Amino acid sequence: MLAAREEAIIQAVNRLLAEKGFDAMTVDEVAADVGIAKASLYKHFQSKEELAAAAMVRVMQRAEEFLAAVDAQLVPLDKLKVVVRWMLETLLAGQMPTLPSQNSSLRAVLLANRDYIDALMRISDTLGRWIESAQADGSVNSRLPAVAVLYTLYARACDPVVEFLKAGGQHSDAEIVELVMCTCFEGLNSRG
Amino acid sequence: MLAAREEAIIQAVNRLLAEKGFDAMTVDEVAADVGIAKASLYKHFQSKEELAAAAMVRVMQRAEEFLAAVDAQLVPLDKLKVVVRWMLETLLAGQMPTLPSQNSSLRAVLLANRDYIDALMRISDTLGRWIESAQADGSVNSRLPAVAVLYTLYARACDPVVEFLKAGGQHSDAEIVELVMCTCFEGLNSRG
DNA sequence: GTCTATATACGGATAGAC
DNA sequence: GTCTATCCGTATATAGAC
Repeated sequence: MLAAREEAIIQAVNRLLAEKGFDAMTVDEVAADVGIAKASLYKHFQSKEELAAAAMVRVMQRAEEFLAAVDAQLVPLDKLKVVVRWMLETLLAGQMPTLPSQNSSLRAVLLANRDYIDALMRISDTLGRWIESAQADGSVNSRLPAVAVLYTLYARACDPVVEFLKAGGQHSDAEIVELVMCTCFEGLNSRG
Repeated sequence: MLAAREEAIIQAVNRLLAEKGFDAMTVDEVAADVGIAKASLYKHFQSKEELAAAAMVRVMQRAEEFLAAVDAQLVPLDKLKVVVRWMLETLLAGQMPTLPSQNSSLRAVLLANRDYIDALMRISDTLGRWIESAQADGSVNSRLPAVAVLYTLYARACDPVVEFLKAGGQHSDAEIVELVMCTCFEGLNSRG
């Protein structure tokens, strides 16, 4: 079954991207992980970049599903918090693929991928509406440009603080999530 | 002059690390940037990893100099803010070297580098004292473990929000610094 | 210490049989 | 579509002359 095989490939790529990132991930590893020959991989995907792009599209799909399932009754701020918590938990579970931050061959492929770009824009639209609503109702600082808030939320998906705290071994995963949630929304300063 | 030559090498490495990161930086580029043959580089440094380590040691030295020059009259919170502002400005200036977040050959070399580790520990000690003082005087949230605060500050040195906002082109460097300072210390939530 | 030239390894991608 | 075997570019590192 072709679809099942490609699903297995994408899962392997997702896991390896989360574990070591795009540069360190090799196509040989992916093939070994799936249990097929490297040449067979190239019958399904044209390049390493498209392999990674497929995994990113899948993540975007999951993100959209998650957004759609967020309780509509929540106030906007709580919707945003639910999303960030999900990103942190995914990161802690070793299932959040990480891309090279700087420009690379992968960037060009992703920007050319309609599915990826469309999903990213729909997600950004949804989050953007929630952010503006939260600013309108006074729960999110309205002196921050909405786009700055959006990027700050997105950045939690690759926050190095998570792995540092996890490496320290002093905190459970749940505690790490709450600590990062706190620094993100409450900030480092004391309140009141 | 040997020292001057090595200084030029370290500066080139620092610039390239900041621009494209460790993986994408090639030794050929470093040699070309310095204007010497690649083989000559290897007379000064044993490997690409040691090349990067030397640049990181240099950055740590600069950080220590900066810490030592911070106005002792400032309250602890303001000392921390001055440091974060310096990190963000260095990042925006394209002079903050970025390392691979995951484990790599570079990590082993850095951990084995006494100068690097010692400087990192001295810096962490100083910042740790400021953090605890700031928590004691009520200016930093004392429900956060000091180490979580420390990591959150360190993470500003590679915050992707900075490059996203810069790529957006809607904000000056000074505005970007203030926006990230705000999200870091004030958080996304409204105050009061 | 600097150079040119080269050794060596690795990894992305392909050829061609089945 | 899957395999084995191979190509080939790139990048780290080194040899050896000067």
